[in-house]
Amino acid sequence: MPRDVRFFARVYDAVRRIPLGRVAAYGQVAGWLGVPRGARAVGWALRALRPDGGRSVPWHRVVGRGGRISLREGAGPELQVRKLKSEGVRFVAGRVDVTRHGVIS
DNA sequence: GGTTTGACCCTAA
DNA sequence: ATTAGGGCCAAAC
Repeated sequence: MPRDVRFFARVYDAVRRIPLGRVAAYGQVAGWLGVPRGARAVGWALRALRPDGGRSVPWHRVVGRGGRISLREGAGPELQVRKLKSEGVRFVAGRVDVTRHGVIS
C-alpha cells in the first residue's frame, strides 16, 4: 500500500464503498485499511470532514460497534439518524439494527 | 520532538 | 444494563 496516500483519503475511499442502506463500524473500516486497531483514527478522520459537510462522503453510514451512534451532542446524532432512516435503515432500542444493515464484510 | 485530542473498543467491576 | 479504566492510532499543537 502506498504510504504517500494520506490516511484521511484512504478512510474516505473506504467509507465511500459502503453501500446505501448499510452501515459499518469504525473498527471495521480501520480493518479494511489494514489497521485493525485504528478505530479512533477513523473517527478522527471523519471528524475532520466536518467543514466539508461530508457532501462527498457518506459519513453517516459509519457507526460505533453494535450499531451505536457515536456522535455525542448537538445536531450531530439526530442528523445521522435522520440520514440513515431516509435510506431505510432500521433502529432498535436507539441503535442501528446491525444484524440487518451491517456490511457483509 | 513530546503531549494532547478524539464521531473507538475491549475488559472488568 | 451502566461506568471506569486503559490501550489504540493518526493528526494537531
